Amino acid sequence: MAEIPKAYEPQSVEDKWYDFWLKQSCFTADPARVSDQRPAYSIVIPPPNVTGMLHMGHVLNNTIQDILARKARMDGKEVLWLPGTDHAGIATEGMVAKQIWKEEKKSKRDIGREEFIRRVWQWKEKHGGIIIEQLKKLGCSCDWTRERFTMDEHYVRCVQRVFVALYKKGLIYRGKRMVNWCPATQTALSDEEVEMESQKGFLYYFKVQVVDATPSSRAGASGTGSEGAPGTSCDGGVAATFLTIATTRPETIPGDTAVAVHPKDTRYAHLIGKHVIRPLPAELPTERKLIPIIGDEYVDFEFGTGVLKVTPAHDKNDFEIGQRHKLAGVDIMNPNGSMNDLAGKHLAGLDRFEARKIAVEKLKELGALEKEEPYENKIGFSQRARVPIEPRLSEQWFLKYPAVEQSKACVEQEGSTPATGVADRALAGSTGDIQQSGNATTSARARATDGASATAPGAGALPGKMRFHPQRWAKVYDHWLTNIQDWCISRQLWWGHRIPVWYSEGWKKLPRVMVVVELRGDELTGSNIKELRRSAFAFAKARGIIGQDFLNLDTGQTITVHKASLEHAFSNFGVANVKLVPGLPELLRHAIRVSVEPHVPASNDVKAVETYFGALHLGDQFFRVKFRVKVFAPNFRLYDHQTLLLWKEKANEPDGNKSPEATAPKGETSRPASGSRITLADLVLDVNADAAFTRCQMEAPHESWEQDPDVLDTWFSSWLWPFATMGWPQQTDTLKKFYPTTDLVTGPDIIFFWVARMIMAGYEFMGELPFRNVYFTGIIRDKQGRKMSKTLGNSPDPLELIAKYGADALRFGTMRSAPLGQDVLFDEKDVELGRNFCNKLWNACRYRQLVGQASRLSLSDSGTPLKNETGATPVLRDEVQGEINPSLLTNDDKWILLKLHQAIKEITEALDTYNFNTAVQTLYRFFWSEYCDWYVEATKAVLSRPASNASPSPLKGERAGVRDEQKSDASHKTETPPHPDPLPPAARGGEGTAIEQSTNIETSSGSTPQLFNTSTSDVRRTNTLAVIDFVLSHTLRLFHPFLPFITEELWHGMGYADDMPENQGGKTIMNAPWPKPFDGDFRDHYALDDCYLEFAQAKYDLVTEGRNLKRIGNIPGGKKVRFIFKPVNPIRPHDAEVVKILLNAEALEIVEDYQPKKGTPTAHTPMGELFLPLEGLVDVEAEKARLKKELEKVLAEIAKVEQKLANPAFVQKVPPQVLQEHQQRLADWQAKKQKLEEALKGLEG
RNA sequence: GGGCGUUUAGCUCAAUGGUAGAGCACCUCGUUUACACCGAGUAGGUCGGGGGUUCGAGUCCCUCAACGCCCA
Repeated sequence: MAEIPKAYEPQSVEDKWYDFWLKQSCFTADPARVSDQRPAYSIVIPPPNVTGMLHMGHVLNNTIQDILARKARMDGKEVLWLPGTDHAGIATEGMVAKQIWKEEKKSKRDIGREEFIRRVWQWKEKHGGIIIEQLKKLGCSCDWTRERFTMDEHYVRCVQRVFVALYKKGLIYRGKRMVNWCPATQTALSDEEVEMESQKGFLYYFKVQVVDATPSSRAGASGTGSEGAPGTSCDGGVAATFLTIATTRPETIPGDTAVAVHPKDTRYAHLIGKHVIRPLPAELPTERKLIPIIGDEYVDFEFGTGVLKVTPAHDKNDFEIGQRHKLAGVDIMNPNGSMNDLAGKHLAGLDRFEARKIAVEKLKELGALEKEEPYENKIGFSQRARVPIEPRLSEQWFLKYPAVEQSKACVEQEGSTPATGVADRALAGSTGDIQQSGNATTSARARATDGASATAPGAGALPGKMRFHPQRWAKVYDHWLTNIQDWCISRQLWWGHRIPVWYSEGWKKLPRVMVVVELRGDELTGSNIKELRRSAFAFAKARGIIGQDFLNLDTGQTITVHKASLEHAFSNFGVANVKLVPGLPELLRHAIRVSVEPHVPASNDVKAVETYFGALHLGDQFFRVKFRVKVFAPNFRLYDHQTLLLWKEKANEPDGNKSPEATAPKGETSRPASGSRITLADLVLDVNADAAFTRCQMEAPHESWEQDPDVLDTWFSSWLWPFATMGWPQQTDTLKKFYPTTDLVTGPDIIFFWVARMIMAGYEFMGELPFRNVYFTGIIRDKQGRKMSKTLGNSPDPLELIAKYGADALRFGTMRSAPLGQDVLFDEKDVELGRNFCNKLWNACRYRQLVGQASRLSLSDSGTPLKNETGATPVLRDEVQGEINPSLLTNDDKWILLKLHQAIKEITEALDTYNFNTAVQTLYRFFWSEYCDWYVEATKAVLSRPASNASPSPLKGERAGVRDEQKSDASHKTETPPHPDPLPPAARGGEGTAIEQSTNIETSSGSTPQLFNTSTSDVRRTNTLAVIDFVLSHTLRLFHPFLPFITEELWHGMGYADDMPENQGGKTIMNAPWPKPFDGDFRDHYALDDCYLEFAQAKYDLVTEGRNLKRIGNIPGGKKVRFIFKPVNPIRPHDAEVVKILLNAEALEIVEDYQPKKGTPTAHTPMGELFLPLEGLVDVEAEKARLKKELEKVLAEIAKVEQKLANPAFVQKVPPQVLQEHQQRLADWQAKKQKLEEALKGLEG
């Protein structure tokens, strides 16, 4: 028989199972499967940057999501974990640009926009999947069939649609405002992309001369006055008056347009209205500019000298002051952060920091610099480029956030509800029908709210509310929403969603706006089409339309209406064209040219064909109009009525032949009124987003027709992630069943960037919040508490860790050290611990197999053939023992079952409240400290001998217990063994009744006492194996969300999958039902009374004390020795055997009247006294010292309790239960004290 | 300046107002047939300081301090 590997080898297991899961479509969500019985559960992944590589933050974040997803599957939910990546504008563009520069020494401008974007896509196709593959290595159970990218074609349409919708609502506007300008990447950034950091610099004090406003008054002023008077001495009569100003940025002096003081500042208030001479630019003293002294409440008395230089173009606050006082802003910098000509010839061309030094020198030369002192202040840094941002006046697109109020209201604030997290979730479910069915489980109850899309909305579950975990983030969120600022959404980049707005040649000012032209129906009359035509022609002729030139406002060129084209229209086309005639001049004036193309087929006369768009309001209908103009010569353009196309909303393709009345849809909304102004983007998009965009882009390649060059902030696409990935705007099944999502797992650092915005988008476009729960992870730091960063090199590569320790180990280690709401201090030791744990799990299963095989060695049949269609390591396989016979359970068995019950309860509760590390720690404790350390050792009392030659166990093949532990009535069929092992009376403190008892189980040294006859022994062995199988099969399931690979391997390897229904664990442990705490029936059936916990615990305590005795007697741990036990109550042979094995004793003699020799190491326990008889080996003095020390401790405890009990107030006021507890405690300590004193006396005597 | 968080064993963290615990590290001992990726056992604490409420405070309140983060 092949050896089972002694150590778990993750490398040979993980890929195998991941492939298996993928091949079996285990991760694929199917909306059709969602039902009341099978609620939906969904998470969308926070899309990692497509340029990203897996780092520890991803490991933490995605492990948590995987745990949630896998747990939900085991809870019987239809799970969608939707993955994807983010195009990450700045990061990706920067990376590709860098690469191109490295390889070709070309900038992005060198290769051009189109080519550059092609390269980015190329890069994305080649490397963009790396992080996805890495997530697979981690074991993430994402539905890869639904992988999305924020630049997918469909996603692009969503972004455009959203832009247009918000624009139409008036929420998006273009404006000149202060923005955070990043000189490195030369783009605007939103406030959230700027980090404030401390910066060491200097505060420069310089003085300026105060003059009256008239230019003549500054004649001769040089700013070199020798008084150097600070502000306080400025009222010096006729002598020159100076103000001293403190600044950190002297290089911006050329951009100053005022100095400001607080109007209530008595030092300066009288100077308001006067002027000062600005010292820079300093080329020619006489040309220095006068700037006014203004009073503004913003100025801080305390800061510097109380005088503030105002640079409206380069400081946010100054800009606002400038607005209030109508000051001009002088932009003295270039986009790359260097100074421009307005800064003066000394500074022009210099980088801003270089310019600062020069500016200081210039001030020195002028004698204006008074002093400089070291100063530390916080300045904004570009999060991406790590350079100081430059506040800069710039024209950008802004968004006023939508749905702010709903977004604010939907997040539960701390204290806003009476219930805590646990109670709340449980409560929510309990109002539904789940409670009424007797089979309700904690798990199902607690999670009942999750399948929000599957249960009736608001079924008792706080409709429309979401909860943050930990909840304190709700406050941060609320605070931000309260002080919300408009969002600068444009970025001066190439990689991203290009702003869907087109401009004409003169676009630089405004997006193109056209007027909706109204056609009045009453201007043309006629009872039939013929009359109408006649009337229209007459109208046209009378108004001089025919042959006339019309100035087009868009191009500034004239368009001529040729008589032939009009006649043509009247004869060949329908009512629409006829009716158009009265409005034709207006239309020609306001239509916007969208393209200029060569005439097809080529014609000598016609040089080009221009396409125009227009908008018409006719009667109650709104129409889009497209027509062409033929260019014959620069000043001769003919309107071509034949090309007129006219269509309405929702019509895909215009049909000029149809009358508008004929196709007019009913009940249209949001139609612009006549005369209103709409943008071209608006007009075109509104028809049909997809078609219109394609057409627009195709038709707009020429010099006259340009799309806004900027792209949208990356977050402007990510905020749509929860629904745009599910097929919005179509109401897909996925969207219907899985939106809103259940949980979102992300870092608190993007609470504004992403979480808040997703909530707003959710309300704005779906009318519903995007998720029910948001779990905020901590930030991963190294063990010194530093943030992980590439530059520090303190960020381990998760893939290396996986290769070294296994993915399960990495997951386990990470989760174990990640408490709710706190940063994670990561140490590779944690992963090592995880690996050790996996190994322990592996070996615990190996033990089961080895003892199982030992049991079967003598069986005549060779057991079950080892089928292996799943590829699990076959050597692990032994026959699963399904049925547990209650009457054969030892107190150890009951102890571990009760411990398992407790663990299931605790772990389930921990997961329901997102306390992942509590869950892991509980698992660790249960499995290692309880199951392995005590129970497994105790089973050796039953299992450690080879089996007898008895016939195969009658229990063989009865395995129902593993599958359905709560209905194991089959066990009644089990024959009653001849020697039952009933409850220990000691556990209840009662006397022994019919117990089998031997007062001296020690027979011959070294041999195991014969406890049972052979057939009993085999029955008992089988029963113990059944308990082990029961516990292990439950434990594996509890571990599965955390350790997906090893649990799947063992699930199959141990054979637990075999008897489960296909969709309940038969195929994969992923779908095995999550263990439930045992119900009352189960506990009754197996007589699982808490007294067994106590009894077994007392037994184990006895063992611990006994082990101590060896130390006292200076016995090496490995040496086997003889113990003598003097029990308080009779002890059963099984328990004695367990104690013997746990003590690793040569023998355990039960002697009820044992009289120890002086100095015999003794343990006094509630179960009795345990002696280690030695021949003078003990160090009497050392033992005395030890006992004295212990006695001191006991005396201290007694004093503490006595003092409490002596307090009359305590006795009166304390709850009776607590009082009794204290009294009991006192009695216990006193008993211990007595034993210790006796022992000490024994040593003395 | 405002807000939030943290402070408990050497380290990382637990602890419904009722005997301060765990893991790791340290030290001692041990390769006994699941596991040395292991086992057994020691040792280690004025719960940041001060005040208050309470019969009783690591826990609740006030205050101070240090550190960290966010927003100005």
